[in-house]
Amino acid sequence: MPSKPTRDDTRERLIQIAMELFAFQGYAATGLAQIARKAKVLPGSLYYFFPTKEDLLHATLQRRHELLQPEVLDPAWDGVDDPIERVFALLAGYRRMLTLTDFQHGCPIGNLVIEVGNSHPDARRLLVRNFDNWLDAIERCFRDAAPRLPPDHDPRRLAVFVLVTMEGAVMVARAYRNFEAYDAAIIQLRDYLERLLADALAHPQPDKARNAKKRSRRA
Amino acid sequence: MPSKPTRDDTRERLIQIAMELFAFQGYAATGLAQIARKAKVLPGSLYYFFPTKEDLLHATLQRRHELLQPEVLDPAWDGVDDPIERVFALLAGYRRMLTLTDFQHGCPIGNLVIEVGNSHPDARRLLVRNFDNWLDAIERCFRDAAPRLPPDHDPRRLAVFVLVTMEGAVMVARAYRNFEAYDAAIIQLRDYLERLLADALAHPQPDKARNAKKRSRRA
DNA sequence: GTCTATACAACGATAGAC
DNA sequence: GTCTATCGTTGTATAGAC
Repeated sequence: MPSKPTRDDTRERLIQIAMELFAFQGYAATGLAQIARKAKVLPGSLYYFFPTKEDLLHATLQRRHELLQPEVLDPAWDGVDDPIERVFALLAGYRRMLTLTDFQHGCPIGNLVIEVGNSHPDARRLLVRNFDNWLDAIERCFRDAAPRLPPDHDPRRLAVFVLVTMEGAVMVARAYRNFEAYDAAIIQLRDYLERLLADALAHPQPDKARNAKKRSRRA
Repeated sequence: MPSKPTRDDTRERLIQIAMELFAFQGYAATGLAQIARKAKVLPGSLYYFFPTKEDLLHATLQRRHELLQPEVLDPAWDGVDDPIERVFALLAGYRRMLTLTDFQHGCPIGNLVIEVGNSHPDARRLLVRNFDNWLDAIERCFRDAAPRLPPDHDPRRLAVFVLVTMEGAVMVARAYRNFEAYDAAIIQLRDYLERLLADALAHPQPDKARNAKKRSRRA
């Protein structure tokens, strides 16, 4: 009967608001007073949960990490089973985000890498963890599609290429405030992957996976 | 005999220092007092040349635009004539910049797109002009290499893809503070372009450019 | 846990003497 | 063109009552 304060608590609200404002305005440009006001918390109370602004930053990055699967990957991949199509479904998700925010939100992780990566070492490590998490998911896609790809293509390296393309495409799209660059990049990336798929189809590998025992096959 | 104040003047020093600090620390995190101190100018004098901080930002972006050719393209392309290799020579230039600054400088344009793109419309337009200038140079490379590429590949779209790859690769490299992601992205980009070159070589186009008059060739 | 009140520094910007 | 002095605001962070 005591306590049990509904859990939808002040702390949660602060993290939520901070995530939005850091993504929208940047870290330095967002004041703690503004966060407190929007969260309907008075500035003094903010320091009860987060002694420093950096503590709050860390909390938002931890939260971003937890939310990747349920709020980014799951919605993007709903109804999409093909692993290669999942890659492009995720890229379409970021395009949709740009539309919904009129190019005002970028990738929250990439934004902060640039803004605080130099000056906040702990935050940088958390940002890396977020990238790793993202890369793991895309690497799995390419691993699942491995039989359809040329054998010398490392799934991790392909995943990195997709991350790089996404981050670059989001940035350039925001600069121009239109989708020309974003769509151009995705067209080229798709063209590349389709060429890899076609190449693997034209030169099928002697699937060493199935009968790995009889590996002595010379001439 | 009067005036002629050596031209290596205060204003130049301010722009130079501001360019460095905006690139290194970001726009919001750089104070005018800090700029003045480093340039050995007193804060009051700064406002003689640049009434507002934003005016100084605009001046640095204008300067970046002017410096692309002499300070970025020319050094990267020294001794490199092949247009495709020029693309990779430029990407190697950004890699070198990351090495020299221990991953602390990114692309000055990309950084500012993210930091001030939303809130400073005039600066955003200048940033776009910088991107356009960069894209023009790379587009020319692909245009020069057009006979060696498949005919359905727009040079501008390829240039955009290179810009996107560069910006994303620089960002991700800075997050990890190593070159794994950067090199992975460049390997994939090179693989893609080599596949395009090989494809064009395998399927030579019936060069319609040379004899454009006899275009009625059915069955 | 939440509130009021406030300390203290740094910010962008200005006025005016020289 | 350069300097001194300073305004008003906002920033992060604290102290302490409730």
